[in-house]
Amino acid sequence: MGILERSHLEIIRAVSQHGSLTAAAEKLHLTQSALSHTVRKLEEQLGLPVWYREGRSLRPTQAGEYLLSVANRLLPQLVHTEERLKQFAQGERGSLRIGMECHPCYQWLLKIVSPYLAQWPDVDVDVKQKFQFGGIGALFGYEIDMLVTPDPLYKPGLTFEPVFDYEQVLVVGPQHPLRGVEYVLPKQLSGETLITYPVAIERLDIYTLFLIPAGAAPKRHKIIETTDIMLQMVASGRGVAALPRWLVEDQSAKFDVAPVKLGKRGLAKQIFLGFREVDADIDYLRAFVDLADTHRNKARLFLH
Amino acid sequence: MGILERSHLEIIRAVSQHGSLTAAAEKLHLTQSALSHTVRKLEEQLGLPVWYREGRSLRPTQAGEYLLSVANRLLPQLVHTEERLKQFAQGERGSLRIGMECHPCYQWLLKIVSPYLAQWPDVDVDVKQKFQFGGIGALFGYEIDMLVTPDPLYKPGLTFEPVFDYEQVLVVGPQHPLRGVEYVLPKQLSGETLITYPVAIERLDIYTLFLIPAGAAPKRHKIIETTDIMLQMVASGRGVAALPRWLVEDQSAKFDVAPVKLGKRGLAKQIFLGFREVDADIDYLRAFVDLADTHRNKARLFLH
DNA sequence: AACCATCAATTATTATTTTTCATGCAATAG
DNA sequence: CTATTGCATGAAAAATAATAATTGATGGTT
Repeated sequence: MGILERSHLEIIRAVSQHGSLTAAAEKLHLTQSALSHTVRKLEEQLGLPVWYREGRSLRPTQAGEYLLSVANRLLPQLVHTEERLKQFAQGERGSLRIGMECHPCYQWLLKIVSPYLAQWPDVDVDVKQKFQFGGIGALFGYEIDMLVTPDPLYKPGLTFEPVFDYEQVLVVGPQHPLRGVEYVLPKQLSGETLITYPVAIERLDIYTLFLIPAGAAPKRHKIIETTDIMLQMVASGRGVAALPRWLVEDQSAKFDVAPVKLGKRGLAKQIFLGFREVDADIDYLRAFVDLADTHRNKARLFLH
Repeated sequence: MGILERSHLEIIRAVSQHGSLTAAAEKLHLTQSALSHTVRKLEEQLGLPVWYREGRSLRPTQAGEYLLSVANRLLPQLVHTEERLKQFAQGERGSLRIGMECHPCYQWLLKIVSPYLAQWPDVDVDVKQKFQFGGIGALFGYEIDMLVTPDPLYKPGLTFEPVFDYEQVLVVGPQHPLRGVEYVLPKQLSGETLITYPVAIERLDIYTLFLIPAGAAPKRHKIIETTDIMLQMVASGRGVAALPRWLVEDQSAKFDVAPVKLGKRGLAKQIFLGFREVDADIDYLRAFVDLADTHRNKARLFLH
């Protein structure tokens, strides 16, 4: 019936990765001849070439590029299926692939993961950050099993549960004129350098919920990858940043920075844990959500 | 290396579909013996049973259920890949699988599809309605290539473009007391029977944007599948419905129904066309969006 | 209780597919 | 010009998969 076998996808991927049939053959533990045969047969059956033969090298045709994208999408899913079944057979529970869509949540996640690993010794936790389609796409595409995000999305097939409430605050350095004020208004940032993580402006709450509604903007916008460096920059007076209050207070021993409320009533935010509904009855997955929820309630006791 | 082959997924699916190895073998053009062999080998390699043998029948184990879900997800993608390549080889362009998330849009879609088919004779158009995960999940999962929906979703990996503006109105029959009034207020529906398509209340604009904000509700709620029957019911005084104005006006020759504005300012809605960003440069896909956009502008001329 | 039909598992055999080996040929580098 | 590298090919060998023919087990029917 079907033409495309797993091995074909495997070959297409290996050739693209190693550039030649010979090299790909080595990786696949086959001879070059065997590959050449299968490739010819595949192209014959498909009725079109997958590679242009240019001299002694191969360049993918349009069909080849397409097949490569299919291979890169499907093969990892097969591998993951096998891994999950292997773990199942060995009495282990499985693996939990967590995707992060929110930079500062990383610190929070660590606090959940360590008790979780203790409770579920047979579950591997794997934290990922880069996805082909962004967060929910990764969920739908089975690249991850759980998503940590500030933007929930109530759509059929996915469930989101709030697991963490926090206040987003402005972080300022020791000499900063705003240090110690009760709160800051959008226009007071128009002379400032704002430091953020490298994500689109639509995903930065300080823009969407604070500056843009008031028609304000900072003087400059600097991009920093990591929280530590960001705090260092702020501490040395190079700019201001927007981070969760708990994170700022956590780090205030290490860096000389202080939180300032954003607006008169502060900027309330929530973090959500999203997962596929079909997975809702996987016990070790459910347990992660529950554990996060427990922490949420604990945190609440401190709040008021 | 890998254990799971396409054929295994094919077998798992066929057995689940036909209930027995023998029946599955027939469908797969194999003998029962051949299947029994492969099945035993697969279970051996995985290290766990895929089916419980209960007397002479097979019942999937937990692992079997899981494999079945993987099969149902991956096999259609392989089939579609092959189809696309086949069409490619024959000089055809490909196929456009359109998912509909909005019942009354069907009529609109027909108006776009016929000129499209004329412009792109080598493209097959396939309209689907049922998805494993709902609309965007189907996009992410490559079940469809294009989604017609009233709820756009600006997420990395997906693009949504508005293609159709319309006004949602209440539809009433010939003897109805509301017929001819300038507009209707939410509370005026509290004695009515409301007829809707069979979708969740959260997806019905008349609830989310009209009744619920005002704390109102209809006396009864009836569910009808098709637009024609719905209009027939309304025309015979069995209830009222909420539909796009253009659709009501289109059908007013066929059914004795009239539109009534919802609220003082009317209920403005938009329909969006969503697709994967990675597909943005597929010409025949782009062309569909452009064509829909042309119709939008044409429609606008009539509006004011 | 005997009989029949259905189904999965075995076993031995046959058929098919895949891989290898031994080459040839073309392109490239030195 | 020669050595090298890489892909293609045909025939033989090896590995894999499918089949046919049975067996044993399980229900349902009379």
